[in-house]
Parts: sequence; C-alpha cells; structure tokens
Amino acid sequence: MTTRNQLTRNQNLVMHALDSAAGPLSAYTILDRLRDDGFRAPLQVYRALEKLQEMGLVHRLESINAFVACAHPDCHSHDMIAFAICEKCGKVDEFSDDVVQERLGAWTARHRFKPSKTTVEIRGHCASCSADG
Amino acid sequence: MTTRNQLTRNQNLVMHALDSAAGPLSAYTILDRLRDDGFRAPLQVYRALEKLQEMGLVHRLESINAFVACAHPDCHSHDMIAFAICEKCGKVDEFSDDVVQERLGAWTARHRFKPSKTTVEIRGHCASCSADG
DNA sequence: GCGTATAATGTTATGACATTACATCGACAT
DNA sequence: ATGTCGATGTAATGTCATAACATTATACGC
Ligand SMILES: [Zn+2]
Ligand SMILES: [Zn+2]
Ligand SMILES: [Zn+2]
Ligand SMILES: [Zn+2]
Repeated sequence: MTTRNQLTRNQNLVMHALDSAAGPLSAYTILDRLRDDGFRAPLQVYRALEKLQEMGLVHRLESINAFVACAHPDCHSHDMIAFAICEKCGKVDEFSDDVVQERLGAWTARHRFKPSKTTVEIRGHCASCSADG
Repeated sequence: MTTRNQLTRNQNLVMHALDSAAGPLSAYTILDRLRDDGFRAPLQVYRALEKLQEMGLVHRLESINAFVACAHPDCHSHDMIAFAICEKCGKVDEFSDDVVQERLGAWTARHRFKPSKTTVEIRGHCASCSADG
C-alpha cells in the first residue's frame, strides 16, 4: 500500500492539482485552482504541502518558490535529488546522481557538517526550448 | 585592480554591510542597517545586490532568501559553487567541487539542457553547532 | 562648455510568498 | 462525557521582491 491512499481530503486535492499540472505550481496558484473545492486561505495549501513533502510525494523547488509532484513517488530513495528546471516552458526533470551525492557527503563528513536538506537545482533551457529562438 | 574600487556609493554600502556581517543577511536586514546612511526603500538594496552579484562579489542563497559576501572575491572561478549553511548559527561555507560540476555538466549535456544558473546548497548543522545540544 | 545618452538613485505603491494565532471539528481512548 | 490529538477554517500579519515613474549623476562626442 502506498501512502497515497491515506491522504486527507485537502492533501488529496493538493496532490491532484500538482499531478494534473504540466509543471511546478506556486502555493497561491494551487490555492486558486482549489477555490471551487472550498479552499480559502494559503494555509490550507501550505499545510497539505508540508505533509506531502514529508511523505516524499511532493518536492519544493527552492530557487523558484514552487512545488512539483515527485517524478518517482514509488521509489523513495530521496537522499539527494537534483532538478533541471526550464525557465522557458517550466518543465522539470528530477534526477539523482550517486557520485554527486558521494562527493557532497564526503565534504560534509570532512567538515563534520550534519546535513538536513540538500538542494541541487539547475535552471536553464531544456532541449526543446533551446532549439527554439 | 579589483572591481571593488569601482563600486558606487550604494553598492559600497551594501557590500560593506555584508562584509561586516557574521553570516548571510536578508535584503530587508541590510536595508535596516543602512537607514542611517540614507537608505529608505528595498529597491535601493536589491539594485545594489544585483550589481554585486554580477561582479561575483555577492552570492544569493536561494534556499534561505539571503545574501552573503563571496568568500573568495578574488578568484572568480564561479562556475559551480556549493554552500553549506548552518541553520543554527548561520555560518556559511562556500566551496566548489570539480567532480560535482563535471557530473552535473554531463547530465545537462546528455539531455541537451543549457544551464544558466546552478544552485547547490546544503542546510544542516555545522561542526560546532552539532557539538552543542 | 554644451547637449545628449546612459547609468544610478529616490520614492511610492504593489505583487508574491509564507507564517502566526486562535477557534473549531472529528476520531478515538479513558 | 471528557480529554487528547490531528486536521481544518479563518483572519491577520509578516517576509521577500518588483513595477512604475521621476530625478540626478556620469560619461562622451561635439
Ligand atoms: Zn522525488
Ligand atoms: Zn523548456
Ligand atoms: Zn564566491
Ligand atoms: Zn553552526
């Protein structure tokens, strides 16, 4: 059983909004899309997002203040995740790299730094958007 | 000659505020510290920060919405920079890693993704803060 | 010097993102 | 029933960043 079935109503609505979206959404965009479902205040969105992030179903993109559904919600190997974010079309690719993870882990170990969250985000233009003007 | 000497008055004030600070500062904190120097509006700070970032003298920490003076303002090898940010004392370590850079570069090349800015930020507890409670 | 283009600055207002504080409700155990 | 806990509803506030417009400083060709 995935955690997916144990979501509350609000969590389900937010999750569905992110699943239905082509790319990442801001919290306030989610709020707007859920007005008809009874959403009224930002906190309703932020509270749901917080739980969904804890479950690993949603990721926050720090560099653009937005949220995106996990691309691999079933394989919860979320030690280090990297994102490539297209600044033109908004497409997000989620990937991980063992070598990067190992190198950053080596640095933190060497400096006795205890990491709690690591952000790796590459902004730029995706293949199709680079092809265009 | 470093670019440092060619700064305007506002840029100099903001640069000095960041240099004097123990850790990263938010734009509004900088604004408050420069009230006595005539600063009145956020835009004065943001405009200076923008230029300083272009010159490589200041970095923006995306994950905490703050700005920090470059730790190596003279060696402008700023292809990929990583930050370790202590969430307790605010200390920031700036470092770079050729292997990480190479791996991320390999991913973007393989996917024909043209990167414009890459963010690598590790939040957690630094050595001294881990030692404490 | 003088006109002119460009960059920097000052100021007000507004937009965008996120949290605090407090009240309410439902499920569940005692 | 009553106390606890998690989820929810709502208003207000806090925090971060930019738009729009007017003004002033600087650099440069003449
Ligand atoms: Zn994921
Ligand atoms: Zn694209
Ligand atoms: Zn630097
Ligand atoms: Zn610390």
